[in-house]
Amino acid sequence: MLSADPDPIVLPEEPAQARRFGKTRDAQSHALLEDYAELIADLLATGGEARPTDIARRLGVSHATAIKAIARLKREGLATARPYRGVFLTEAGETLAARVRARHRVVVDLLRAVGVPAEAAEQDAEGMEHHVSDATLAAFSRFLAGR
Amino acid sequence: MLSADPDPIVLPEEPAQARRFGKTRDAQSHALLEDYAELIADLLATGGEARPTDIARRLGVSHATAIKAIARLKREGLATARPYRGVFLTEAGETLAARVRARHRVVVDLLRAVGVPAEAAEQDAEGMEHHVSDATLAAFSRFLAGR
DNA sequence: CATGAAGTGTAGCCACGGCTACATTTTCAT
DNA sequence: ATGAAAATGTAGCCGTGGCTACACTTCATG
Ligand SMILES: [Mn+2]
Ligand SMILES: [Mn+2]
Ligand SMILES: [Mn+2]
Ligand SMILES: [Mn+2]
Repeated sequence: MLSADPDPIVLPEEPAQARRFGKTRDAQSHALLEDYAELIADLLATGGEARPTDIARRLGVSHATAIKAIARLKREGLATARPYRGVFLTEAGETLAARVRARHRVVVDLLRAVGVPAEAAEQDAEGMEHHVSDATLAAFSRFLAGR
Repeated sequence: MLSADPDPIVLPEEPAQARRFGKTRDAQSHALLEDYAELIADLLATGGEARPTDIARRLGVSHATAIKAIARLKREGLATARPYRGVFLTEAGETLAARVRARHRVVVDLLRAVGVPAEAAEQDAEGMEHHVSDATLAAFSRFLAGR
């Protein structure tokens, strides 16, 4: 009888593996900014304003944490904010937010399409999205289009 | 004629959204340990030993960085290591590594199955895997089984 | 079996992203 | 108009995960 030998462990080539881990760290380093940009855009679109306290509440962090992240957004040229006057996105910030929002939706849709329950899809997409490359996003879109 | 109104932005309920972001942060906080555990297990399985320098080279970080992460693995009861003698996994570490390796494989397979090119699948899986919940993993397995 | 190379460990630096505590400003109701 | 509540900002703490520089072991090779 045939028995499938289970899990033949094959290590990737060292440089390839190092490159992958490095790119993963790189992607992760942008994750927070992406989520802030997406959320700020959503708040501006639905309520006309994005206030630090609202941002903080929706992210589940203290307002002090949110304000420091907003400072980083400003430093990176993604947002503008004057004291006590709310947060706005620059052109670059808007562009990023639009891209991030579109990707977020595709990831959720893909998960749903392969049978992931709704809440799990929403939950897991929030973390997975930041590691979805353009190539993968394109494949997701093709898959969703051709069902 | 019918024109699809594009992107009606609907914000999630505030508590739900905060819960999701919180869980995402939680998942992220385990990502590094998972990758170390998986890699150490692979090195032990293929070469019989897992030395800090090899681990560092494969992760693309300095050996000092690897050694500090190994210290954290020890602190969390996942690994053991005596000075100059290499790294080993505890029972808990082995268990984690096995789970992580299995999940990694399923994620890559799922990506391939929906049309993601090989290298993009390998690359993106490295980051996405840490945000794949049990429910999503089960859905992935079902999808792969029933093609 | 000595010695130099490789590996390992330690110290100290930095940025990020959490937090609490407190100060200040704005907003809102009376 | 004013005083309290809410929002905002600032300061300072911590753990993580990067790094370089330097010290110390171990190991391999001549
Ligand atoms: Mn996200
Ligand atoms: Mn998102
Ligand atoms: Mn990984
Ligand atoms: Mn992995």
